Amino acid sequence: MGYKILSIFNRQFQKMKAKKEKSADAQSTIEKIKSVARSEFTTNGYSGTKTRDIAEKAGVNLALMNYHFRSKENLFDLVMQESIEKLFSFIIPTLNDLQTSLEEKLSLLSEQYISLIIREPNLPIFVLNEIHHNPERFASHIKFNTEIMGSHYLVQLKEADPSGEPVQHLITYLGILLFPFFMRPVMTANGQVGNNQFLAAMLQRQKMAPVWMKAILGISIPW
Amino acid sequence: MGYKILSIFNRQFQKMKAKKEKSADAQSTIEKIKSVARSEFTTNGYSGTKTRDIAEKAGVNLALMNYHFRSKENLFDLVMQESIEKLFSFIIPTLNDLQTSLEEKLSLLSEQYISLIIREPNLPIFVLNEIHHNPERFASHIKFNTEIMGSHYLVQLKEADPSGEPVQHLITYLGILLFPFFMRPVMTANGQVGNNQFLAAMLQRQKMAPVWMKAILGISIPW
DNA sequence: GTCTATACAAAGATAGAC
DNA sequence: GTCTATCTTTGTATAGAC
Repeated sequence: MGYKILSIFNRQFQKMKAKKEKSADAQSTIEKIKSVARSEFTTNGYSGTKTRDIAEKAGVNLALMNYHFRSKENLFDLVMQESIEKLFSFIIPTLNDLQTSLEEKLSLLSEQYISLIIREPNLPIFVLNEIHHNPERFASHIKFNTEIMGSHYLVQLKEADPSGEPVQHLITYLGILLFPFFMRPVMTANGQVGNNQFLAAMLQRQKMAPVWMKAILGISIPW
Repeated sequence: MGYKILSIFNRQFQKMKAKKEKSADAQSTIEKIKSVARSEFTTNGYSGTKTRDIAEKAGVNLALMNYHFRSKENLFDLVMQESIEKLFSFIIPTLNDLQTSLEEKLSLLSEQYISLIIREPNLPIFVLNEIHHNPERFASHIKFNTEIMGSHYLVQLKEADPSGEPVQHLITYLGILLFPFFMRPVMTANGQVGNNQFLAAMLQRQKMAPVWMKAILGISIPW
């Protein structure tokens, strides 16, 4: 009998607690899961990550993850979504800034990109995996057509090299900035190139990339 | 009783068959599995591929696969190993040919690489996954130190741009050639860029890449 | 609305007969 | 070497407490 009363008390308490901390608690639980998930996914890859591990390390019940996120794949996509956002969308303002010259844009892109990826080295490869894993979702998220294909940057590339194809130059420059990070494991794995050495090279590249790109564009027009 | 006799007969028959076709059978079975596995893995990815599907399509028993290859992961690695070989080792003779000039090497690399990847579009992304998944295995396989870092190509890059870092140029050129294929799903997913359009762009790139690279190197020395 | 315990199904790995 | 049967792991779904 006392049990029932306790139960009612408890329920009242829970309600109060819920009302007060509802969003905060839910937030922290979900965020905790997402945080652990990101770490696990980026360390072990999709198939190398076990939902039970995520649940355990996040200190939540396994089924709770399936309550909040519908499936492992869904959780993965959600987490990677933010990485994609980081890797691509953050440059869009730079691309469309009408105030800066092409030369300034090249420098800005180099600085922003390489700094970002030095901070988060796993970003490129995992975004690539996600692109490969779910191209449609990726395409629907980033407005490649309008925000990039129609960017001020592209117009400026066309101006700089009217006989060339601006999209080619766009891809080339992204390759110059991003590709070394794809090759990083190849170079560092055998101990030939150390981590510090690699980072130093990337900082050097950060300075050289705009110069190289201008050389490519400069085939037609001198700077 | 008759069962036992049949069984003995059967065993004798199996032995004869085994003696006659042993190696040929084993070979063809293993190769068949690897062939199907490659197709499945490159189409559906690692986690999207089921061992039961591979076994079924190869016409072999599921457990037999685990007898020949120790695990799904092991099979994947074995298959991808050959792709890695294709993607990296095949350029090593070109890099170390003492007869060709740097300019010729740039053209050869562009032709060979882009042709190869047009034939096998999934190669770069899957090799990249494998690199990321198992860097040590990759590193032990390809002699990055001697065959690439010590290649004639690198010496020639240093000659062309003495003030620059030849390894940087090596990476840059690989990026120019390979990176577009990483971005392919991004560009084709939303229908903005068609497959034929992409291929046309890659053929254009095949011609332009050496020119661009010479522009980069030409900052110091005119051609 | 949030969480726990539990059941279930799919898929990878293994033991042992032949 | 090959196959059958079985075990284990792991992702997913459900019932029900609070």
